[in-house]
Amino acid sequence: MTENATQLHLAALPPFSLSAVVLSHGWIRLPPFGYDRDSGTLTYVTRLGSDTITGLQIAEVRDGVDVTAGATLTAQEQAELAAQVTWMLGLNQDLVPFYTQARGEPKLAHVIGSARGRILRSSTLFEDTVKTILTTNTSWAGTIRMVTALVDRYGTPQPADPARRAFPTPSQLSAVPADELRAAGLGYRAPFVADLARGVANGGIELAALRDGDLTTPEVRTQLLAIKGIGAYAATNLLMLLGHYDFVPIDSWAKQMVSREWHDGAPVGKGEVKAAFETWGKWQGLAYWFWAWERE
DNA sequence: GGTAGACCTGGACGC
DNA sequence: GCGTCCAGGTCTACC
Repeated sequence: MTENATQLHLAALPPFSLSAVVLSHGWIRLPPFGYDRDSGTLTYVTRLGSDTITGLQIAEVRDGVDVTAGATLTAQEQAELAAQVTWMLGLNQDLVPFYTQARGEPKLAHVIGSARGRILRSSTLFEDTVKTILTTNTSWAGTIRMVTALVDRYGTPQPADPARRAFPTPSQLSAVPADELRAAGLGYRAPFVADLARGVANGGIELAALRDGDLTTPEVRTQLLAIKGIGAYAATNLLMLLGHYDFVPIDSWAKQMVSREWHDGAPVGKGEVKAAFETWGKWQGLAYWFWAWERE
């Protein structure tokens, strides 16, 4: 980190564990995220509204996190960065009601002591939506390859370390023809990403309203499903990232786990997965996400 | 509302 | 090494 670095301290609602957020799902393996397990430091390359690109190092401290940005930031930029990191790590999320309900379930008792429950988010809903589209109908290795291609080809380099880049903006991706995205390895998903980028860039798709508005879960879900490339699974995955936990993201893995857990390995459908977690009400998404599955 | 087929890629498998 | 099959969600067309 350079001597021009900016440092922020951000408090988190307890209980909090940075490693629990970082390891909450596979997002940490997608650029521009990075994680040093030895030091427990989360890294990320972000873009501020002023078009400042800066690398971040985020470390856990006693009551939250310390954030070090590689660039010298104005007061306004520091406030924006604080809001970004608060969103990404869910620092202001109160999960005590979930923990209270989980206390009576042996398969979820582990979440309390380890402060699990927050789910790592990217700095923008656009980035998380693109990444979610790139998880569909492919392997996890395929998702990593596609996201890496987008960042490496179209992301803006970080001035202090040009090898690392921020995730491309809607404007940047909207300027890329779908055929080029297809050739970059996105396959048939290319037009979905291109349409999304164009829609967000020209204001036709208002992702900010889904994140910051006062919409109900069904209203947010309906708007997500209207985006090409977002189906039932992807919409529910995004609802989880948005803090709406009253749906379970049902994919092939979920069916496999529910089959093993409650149906002796017999094939199950969406109905069985849904029924398995309905009793968790507004927390069913988190209950599913952090359930201690019988893997084998 | 439900279903079938197409979309694209990588991995597993058989020859 | 090559060809074939399959898994992974979503879209569109059709019933």
